[in-house]
Amino acid sequence: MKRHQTTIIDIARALNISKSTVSRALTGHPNVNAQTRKAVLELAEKMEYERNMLAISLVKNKSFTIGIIVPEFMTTFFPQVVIGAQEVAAKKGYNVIISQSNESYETEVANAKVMLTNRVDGVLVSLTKETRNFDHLKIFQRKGIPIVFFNRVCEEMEVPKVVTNDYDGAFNIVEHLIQRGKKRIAHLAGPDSLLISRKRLNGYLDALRKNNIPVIEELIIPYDLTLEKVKIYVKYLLELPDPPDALFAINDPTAMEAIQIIKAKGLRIPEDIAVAGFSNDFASALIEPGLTTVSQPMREIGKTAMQLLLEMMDKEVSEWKAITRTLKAELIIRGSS
Amino acid sequence: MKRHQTTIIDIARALNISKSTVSRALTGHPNVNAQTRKAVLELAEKMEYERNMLAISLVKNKSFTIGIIVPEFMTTFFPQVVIGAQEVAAKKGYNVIISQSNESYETEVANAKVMLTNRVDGVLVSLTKETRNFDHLKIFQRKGIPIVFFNRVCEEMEVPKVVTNDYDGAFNIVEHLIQRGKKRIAHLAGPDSLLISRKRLNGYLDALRKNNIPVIEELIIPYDLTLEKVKIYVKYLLELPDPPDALFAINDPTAMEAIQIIKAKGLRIPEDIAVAGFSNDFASALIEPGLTTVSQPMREIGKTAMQLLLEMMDKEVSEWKAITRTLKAELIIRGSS
DNA sequence: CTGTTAGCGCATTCAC
DNA sequence: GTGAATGCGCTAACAG
Repeated sequence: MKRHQTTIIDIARALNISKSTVSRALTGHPNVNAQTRKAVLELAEKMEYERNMLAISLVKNKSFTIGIIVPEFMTTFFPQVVIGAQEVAAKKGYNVIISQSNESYETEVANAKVMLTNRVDGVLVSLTKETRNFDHLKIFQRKGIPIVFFNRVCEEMEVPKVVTNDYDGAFNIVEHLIQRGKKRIAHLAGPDSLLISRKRLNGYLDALRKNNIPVIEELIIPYDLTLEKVKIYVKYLLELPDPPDALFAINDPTAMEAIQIIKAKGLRIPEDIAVAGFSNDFASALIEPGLTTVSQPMREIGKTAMQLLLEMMDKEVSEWKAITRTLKAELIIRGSS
Repeated sequence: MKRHQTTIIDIARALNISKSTVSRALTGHPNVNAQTRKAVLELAEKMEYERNMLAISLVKNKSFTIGIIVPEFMTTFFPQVVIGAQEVAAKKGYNVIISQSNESYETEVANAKVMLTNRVDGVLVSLTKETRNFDHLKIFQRKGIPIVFFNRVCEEMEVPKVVTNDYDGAFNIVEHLIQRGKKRIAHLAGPDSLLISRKRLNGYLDALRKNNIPVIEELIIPYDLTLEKVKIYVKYLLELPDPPDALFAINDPTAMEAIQIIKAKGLRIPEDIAVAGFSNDFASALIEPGLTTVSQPMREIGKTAMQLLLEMMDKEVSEWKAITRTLKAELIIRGSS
């Protein structure tokens, strides 16, 4: 059970010098005799000494760790964002501890607690679809731990946020469908709890209005992002007396699921019904027909969020600004429209 | 810069009792007066006290953290494995710190160092395609830190490993292609450095031999898993005087890339050339035609690996056994064959 | 350039 | 049941 661990004391004793000198040599402090330094470094190497970050963190009151809370890891989106974030963090010598809330509010709360007890120096979070209470996240603010939201942001907290231009993305893709001659455009929307759902819905609505296309309530279906349910909604839409000639889905997985169902029904895409998604998932280029979608700069989102976080950590709490960085969403037209 | 932090001392002072009593109350020690305990717990809640794991870890010489090193996060495979591992770890109160080596040996070494300095209680690792030297991982063994490999395992280290039955999977899928009447089956193989590459290659070879199909060297191409290069190899194969009538790719992304290229060439799948992959990526069911592949129990791999690791941590180093758990690979037949 | 001292927040002896 | 003392491994003043 007891683990071997070389400490500074060990090499201090072996070299018959003081611990502080060893410490200084190890941390690259200037005031150390070149020979002493060399001896220390060599012995440290030989003894496989590794600095104990736990101890360093304790005395420095800084863990060099950033927490990231994401709702899921199933789609390409969040893993990609995390990669971006990790890259930036690593460059600055920060570790990242990731936890996925699994779209559960309670798990999110638990994860936040873990981050707290682990004394992360900052957190990046993207909310659960269930989250409506934010006490567990406000604690970070209160404790002076910087927090940055990305993608699924919290409206009632005044902190930095990184989002894609959901409204524009939705607006453009719907207008594109209209230009393709589509008039009855359905929208499989996300849960109302998420701001991104509402933004995309608004983009959809405004595109219709601007082009004098009537908004038909029965063609707008908010759903909880549970892929299994897509079948129900798509069937409902297709069996309508006056079915839609296009479908704009809240995200790519939903759209791809819809494509499968539509194809199984024997309908042609895009002739009978066009389909559009959101995010430009890896698979959306592979599916047949290719999915028209809006690309989100996933890596970039992660990078930007982490950069904002790191910047906050260098500043006084009083200087923190609740800026929202909106990254561009780009229309990608493929065979499904 | 200085962060507010409620400590045991704070609540000890507020309640005018000793730190040890507070500590005992907080940790659920039996020898505490019920009222005192209640008072402590309430105040702790009110003051938003959170245990400082850094300090606890230091004194307990245990970080309650598991490190996971994966080569990449682009395909569905590793994120899924990580989810499984995380689930099991969380249930036992362990955190997980993830780092991706990005298929770079040097990054892997650096990541291992980070794990070491962060005093992880154990590590799960899946190797880089470049890794041929294992000193950075052997250190864990030497320091008595349990290590478990999964998927891309290290042959020369005697530690627990979790793998899929790559040989059987490859054998079965190739035999399936043969049953479909295919006789010139190409194999876009993985780098020779990876055991999985060799196992799958062997499965391929044995399936051919068992069915008296000649092994044609020019149809076997090992490559470095860089997707951009797939185009070169597939074109080469298709332009052969006697081109293959089937292609078995080392993994699904490669196979899907090949499908795109083959379709662009105007060839029919599977009539002109059948395609098969490995892993059952999310997208393989979506692509047209659906990709015939071998499913790996990704979540299960993560869970199993983490379980093995957790078990080791409860045992003396002398009791550690280098068992290899081989999970079943299941043939999934779709339209591409 | 080097050694000494103090203390980070906590669990854990050992006394009472 | 409670308190006082010790130390986990390390950095950061403070002296020389």
